[in-house]
Amino acid sequence: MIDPKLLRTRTEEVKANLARRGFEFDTDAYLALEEQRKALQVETETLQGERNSSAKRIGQAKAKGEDIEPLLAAVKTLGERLEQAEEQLKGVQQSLRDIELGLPNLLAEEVPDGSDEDDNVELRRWGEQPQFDFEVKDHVAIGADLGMLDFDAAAKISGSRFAVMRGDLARLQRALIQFMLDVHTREHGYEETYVPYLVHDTALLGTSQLPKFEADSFKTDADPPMYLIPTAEVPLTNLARDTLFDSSDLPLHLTAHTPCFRSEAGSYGQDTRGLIRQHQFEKVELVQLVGAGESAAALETLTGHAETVLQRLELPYRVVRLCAGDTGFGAALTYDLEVWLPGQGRYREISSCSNFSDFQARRMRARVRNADTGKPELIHTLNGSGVAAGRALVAILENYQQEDGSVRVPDALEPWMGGVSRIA
RNA sequence: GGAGAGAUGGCUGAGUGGUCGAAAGCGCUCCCCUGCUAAGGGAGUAUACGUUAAUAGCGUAUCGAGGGUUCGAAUCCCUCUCUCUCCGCCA
Repeated sequence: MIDPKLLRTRTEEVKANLARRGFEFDTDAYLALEEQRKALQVETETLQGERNSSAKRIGQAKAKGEDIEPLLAAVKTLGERLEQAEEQLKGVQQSLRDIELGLPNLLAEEVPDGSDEDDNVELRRWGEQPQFDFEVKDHVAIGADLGMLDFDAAAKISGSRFAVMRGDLARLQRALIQFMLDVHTREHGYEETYVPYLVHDTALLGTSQLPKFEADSFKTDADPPMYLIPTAEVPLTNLARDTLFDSSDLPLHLTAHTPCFRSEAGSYGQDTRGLIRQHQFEKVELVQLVGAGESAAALETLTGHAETVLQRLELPYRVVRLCAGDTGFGAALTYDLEVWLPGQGRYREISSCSNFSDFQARRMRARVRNADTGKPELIHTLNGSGVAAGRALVAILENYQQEDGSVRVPDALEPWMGGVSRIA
């Protein structure tokens, strides 16, 4: 959520900022509601005040043994009027909240203009794109030829957008996950965390997947409904929900490996081939909870942590700064890491690192006591993939493919591959 | 699944209808005392919203969540969520 005070006082600035995303903020409707709210709130609180003071008077009169009948008569109609005002106020507040929850985060200054991924700005490249003196295959063909990647089998069990992996390929994914967790915990100082994969709607509301993007997630019919997590960001970030941290508790650096479940509503026809866009995939997530002044720097280091993974795996990649139109709902600023995929001849997203500023913290009521003022203030939250295991697997298959159809295992994964240096 | 107990401020924990935003302790902040350390004395110390030039006043809300009774609810009633104890069941 955007700071309601900011929304109220600098409505036009907010509108202009959100317009950069292509989001149209109906300020007329908002301001009209806001005006109603103010009037109703003043009225309601005045009536409440009257009720409180007369109740107090009745109590005092009773204690002195005086006749309270006239006092009771005086407040007779008060309750009814109050009830009416409260009800109206509640309705208006609910409408306002619906509007506020539907507003995306304010973009950071450095977010470039643009409407889609073509307008993202490349910041840097790392690594050499491998040269092949044979015809390269994409990961689907490589995996199928190895007999280790089977989409037909998965379709039989669960339909499209699922995969079955076997043998050393399945092991390679596990090795990737272990490798990434170890890098982040041992070298980058993240705490390894195990979290639930099923969460309540309040958790998704906190990280802003709800209420706008319900269609993107898998919802169970449990009562109350449970949702399969679309990313470990949800349980990890929600650890801070309703928490008042001591300033010495922060920053918190958390990492977890989890499966991620996405219904991919509205992506029909996109990336239907292969592992790129699945209903279920594995990911190692990085989450940082920091003080308000530290999130900008934290985003740089967090992105660097994700980059380290690709560098160790010797996978060529580039870093792009997402443009206004491509930046996600809750993010103020996002860097994507895009890995080189020889099978597609282009860079594809493998990690997305975002600064959410206080947007999620406000929804979650995640606060820290300011060391100087002693006052609670909202924390800032950040997260990034460190990195998506399924897509890393794709990148390894395609970048490390050999002419004979085998795939060399990156040196960095050796400790977790049990002596297997080539998948054949 | 069955029976019972509980949920109060940063923390622990009193409080069964009116003067309770809430005792006390801990923690924290400031001051005093003390030649270090330890101890001691005093004062202060919730959040959000509204009003406002104001982080000054004043008002309103908040004692797990939602509803109800009442002139008045932390306190009584109902529903739900969570925690703990015991029993059963299953690993």
